[in-house]
Amino acid sequence: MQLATWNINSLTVRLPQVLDWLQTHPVDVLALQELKLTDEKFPADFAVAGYHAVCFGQKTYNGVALLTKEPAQDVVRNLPGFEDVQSRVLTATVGDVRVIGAYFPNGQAPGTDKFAYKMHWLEAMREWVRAQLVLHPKLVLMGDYNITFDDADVWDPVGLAGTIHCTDEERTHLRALIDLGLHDAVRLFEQPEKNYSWWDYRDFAFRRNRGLRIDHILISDALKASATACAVDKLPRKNERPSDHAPVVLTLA
DNA sequence: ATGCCTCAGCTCCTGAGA
Repeated sequence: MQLATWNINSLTVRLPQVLDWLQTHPVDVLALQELKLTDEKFPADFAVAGYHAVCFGQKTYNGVALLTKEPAQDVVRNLPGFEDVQSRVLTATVGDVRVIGAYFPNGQAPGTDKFAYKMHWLEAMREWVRAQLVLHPKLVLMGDYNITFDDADVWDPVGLAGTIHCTDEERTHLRALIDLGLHDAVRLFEQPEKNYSWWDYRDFAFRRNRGLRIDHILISDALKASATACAVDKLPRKNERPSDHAPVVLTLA
């Protein structure tokens, strides 16, 4: 079984690239973030490509989807108990795996309202994952986390110290998710040096590999032994009109 | 540099992303 996550920064613009990518990477589950469209505008093309789709869209901002080869079961939108007008989370069962696809808040900058929202959202996500793990030991939490684990995830850890994605507060929340019994799947396997998943559109950041690793796949204890590979696929970032994020792919035996 | 690039929309500028 293969699962992947990809922030595609507008499904309208990136649809052909997603379809192309699925042809060469026929994963069982693809979690998409930042669709930037409403459910009514979600394209039918994925059905033609052999995928079931669950969309939780939003106009202009956010919006997430789960593309699955098998129909997704027991779908939950957003974080129960956490009132939110923003569409950021889809949870569903695919086969015997509980999958959570999420677009974590950006947070803008420490001290802002958006940062405070991010902190509250992270707390709600932690409680949701804690509760889901009790019911579903085989769990995958993947998406655009907008948080780096540590300096190894940052192209300029000195210059970016304490800035958004790199603050102690965000990283404490990320470690709290790990402490629920999850594992950073990418780090279970040997990786290239300076292994990032996002690069700014500006300043030729991708060419210079000035990036951040902020897209993650976390897997539960019960899945750890079956994980055989996990890596960032940088190739789509070389497309003509790329998303600023690259997909991350997990393989389970 | 409150900049750089990209996307959506109250579209030719602004807000947001990260």
